[in-house]
Amino acid sequence: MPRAARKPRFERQLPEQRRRGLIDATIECLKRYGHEGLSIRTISAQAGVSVGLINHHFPNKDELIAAAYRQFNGELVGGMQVAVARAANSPQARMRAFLEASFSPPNLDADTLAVWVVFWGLYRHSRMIQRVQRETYQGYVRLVRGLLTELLPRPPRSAHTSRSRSTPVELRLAAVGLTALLDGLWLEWCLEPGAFRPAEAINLCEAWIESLCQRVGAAPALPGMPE
Amino acid sequence: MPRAARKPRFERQLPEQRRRGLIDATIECLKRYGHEGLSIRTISAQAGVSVGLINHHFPNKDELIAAAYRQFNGELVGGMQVAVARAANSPQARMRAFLEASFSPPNLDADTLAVWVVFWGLYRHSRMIQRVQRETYQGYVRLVRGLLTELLPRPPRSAHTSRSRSTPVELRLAAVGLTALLDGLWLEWCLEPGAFRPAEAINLCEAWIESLCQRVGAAPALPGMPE
DNA sequence: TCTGTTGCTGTACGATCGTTCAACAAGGTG
DNA sequence: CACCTTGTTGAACGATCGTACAGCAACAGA
Repeated sequence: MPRAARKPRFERQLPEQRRRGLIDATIECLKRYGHEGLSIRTISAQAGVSVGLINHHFPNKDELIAAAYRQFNGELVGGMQVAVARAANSPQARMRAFLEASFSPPNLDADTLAVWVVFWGLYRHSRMIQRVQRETYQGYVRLVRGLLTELLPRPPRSAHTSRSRSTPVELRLAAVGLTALLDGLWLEWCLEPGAFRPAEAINLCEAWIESLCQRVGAAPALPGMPE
Repeated sequence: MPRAARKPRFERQLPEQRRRGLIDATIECLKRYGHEGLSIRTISAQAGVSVGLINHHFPNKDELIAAAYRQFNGELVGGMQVAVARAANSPQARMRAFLEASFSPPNLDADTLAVWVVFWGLYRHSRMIQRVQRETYQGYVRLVRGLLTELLPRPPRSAHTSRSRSTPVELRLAAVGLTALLDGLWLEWCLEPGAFRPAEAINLCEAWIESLCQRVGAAPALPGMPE
């Protein structure tokens, strides 16, 4: 028998590479089949390996899912940070870059949003997902908060006693509102992609931010309390 | 043997009542166990019936889930409509009632949002869920759009050529943005209930609406806002 | 009290789930 | 070349899944 024709039945890989491949397959299955794609056999078939290999690299299925969620979140947040870092060095340009990155691929992608929703569905009943969420989401929150901090003007110096201490509180609300608007637009676009165009979403967010600037600048109070 | 002590092993119910009970049990299981609660045995145990009964009243599991989604959406949308109808007869008061209903139970409830997220996760890969979504969500969209229509002032008469036709477009975007803000705040509050208070969410939404009013025509502002 | 309808039970079945593990083999090392 | 380490396979296990169905029994009407 010709020994040159023999081909290895499989290829050994370094654990790090194989883990990465399994995580990628997990996310791909999630995109294709939703929550039902999260089975060992579906994932291993997608990765082109046998069923037993997953438990060789991950203690159990939940850990694989958590690792997938970590990578998924990390790459998206990382992409946003890169987009912002590449922007021109002005607060407006940086915010604009952030919004444009938010509403263009890979962020504004039906697959991406579908994956995200499945993870959200797991959130409440999985300690592991909660932990990953806490670890990765704070990078995103810091990014948004930083963009808003440099964008919103300082309150007038005349208000320097109790008013000045109210600003960080209002900044918190501003960040809450902006991320809510972003998340909500993502969701809406996912459920009905024809309802609006990405550019319109950007305009909505910029209108929100502009009204914030007007409030902070003109009167040093955000919609917290009517005085 | 004492015939008076004999107790029926089960109680027959009208199909309509039994179906309702099974649907309620389905939603309760979703609240308690998330996506994993959607099993025939879990639901039938919650409803206090045998495993076979579900397939007696529903052709299959997916139809039961779709029915549960229909009732779940219908009750929430109906509650909102009632809250708006009960409000004082001014656009501002009606919108205020809508927002207050949005950010108080049973809408702003961690269980409610958790159930919603699971349904969202099923959306992409279930024709039935998509159909129910289309049927029930349009009532909600009509409600929001109606509230905005009566709230936003007509554009100034001076602009009567191409400007006048741009108004419905802006109304569409206004509704998109408002529902996005609502959905996003729901989601954020669900993921981290301590991040903000419901009253703050209402204020954020009212700030959004007010800035819309200013854009469309510099006219009536909501009460409680610095001009 | 008897009878018919039918809501309801509960076992059974095949499919699929996550996980285990003994055996295999790829590829570096001597 | 033989050897060893270990990444990898794939059968097997018990549990659980959705569904089917034959029979039981509740309850109304005669």
